[in-house]
Amino acid sequence: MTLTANQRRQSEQKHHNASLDLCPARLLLELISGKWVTLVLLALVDGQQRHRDLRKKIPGASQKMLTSTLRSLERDGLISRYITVSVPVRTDYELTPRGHSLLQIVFDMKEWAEEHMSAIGSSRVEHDERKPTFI
Amino acid sequence: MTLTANQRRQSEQKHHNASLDLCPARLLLELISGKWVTLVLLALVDGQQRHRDLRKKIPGASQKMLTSTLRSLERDGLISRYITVSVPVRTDYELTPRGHSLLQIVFDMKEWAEEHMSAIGSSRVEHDERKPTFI
DNA sequence: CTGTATCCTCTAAGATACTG
DNA sequence: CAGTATCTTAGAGGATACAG
Repeated sequence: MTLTANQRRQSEQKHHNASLDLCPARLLLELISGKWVTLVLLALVDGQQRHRDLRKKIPGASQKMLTSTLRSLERDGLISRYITVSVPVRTDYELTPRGHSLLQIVFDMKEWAEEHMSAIGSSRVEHDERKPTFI
Repeated sequence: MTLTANQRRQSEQKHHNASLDLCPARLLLELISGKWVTLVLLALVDGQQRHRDLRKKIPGASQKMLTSTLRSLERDGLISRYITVSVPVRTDYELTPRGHSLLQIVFDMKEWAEEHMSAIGSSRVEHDERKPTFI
């Protein structure tokens, strides 16, 4: 039995999606687009920070999100975690060299964003006004 | 009645999240991290493309996702859409100057990714092996 | 050929409560 | 202080069918 055009297209899609999942740039996007990732990296730019200091510097993040972001950055070798076993416990986080180099990309994005995002905002408004939603 | 520490923290969180939503860099991340955004921009780097050509160049994207990605890029003024009213209809898409300038950021990310993502991959494997999942 | 309308699934992010 | 364990929810992404 032969495949229909639709079946062929879908098997093709899956094949290409599989290779897409291995694309380094795609992986970077997934890594960096976590809601708190860039803020954590930025908070560490001036050196070691304790967990509670990060909470203060990034007030929007819940404790759970902060911890899970830190875990995944540590897993990726972008930050290091130092635990001091005392009562109460103390943990410090620090950027690795790799983390620092990623930060450069973040700054480039920040710069582009600050230069262009307001125009994009206007563009959105204008676009939405041309096709208003009638109620 | 006074607020509990928890209530205070939450209202603070909301306040900071609100300002976070206006941060240009955050907006850029949200814009660019759509699954097909960079691929569409890249596909247009050599000039105008018809809808069906984009489908061929980006086989992983379903028709719906391709169209909705194109719409949001158009809304942001990153691409232009030209419609030729004939039977059948023909539409061409093209990068705007702003789209081109964003592409430069994409290339920077691509370069960093190709340089570092494989090391990050190893880092992940190593990290996961230190804390294996017992079944 | 190009585009829209539904319906469905999966997961990132958040709320809450608990522990060493 | 630092971290973990559940439960819930909103929305991105996808499958499918249809239309100008």
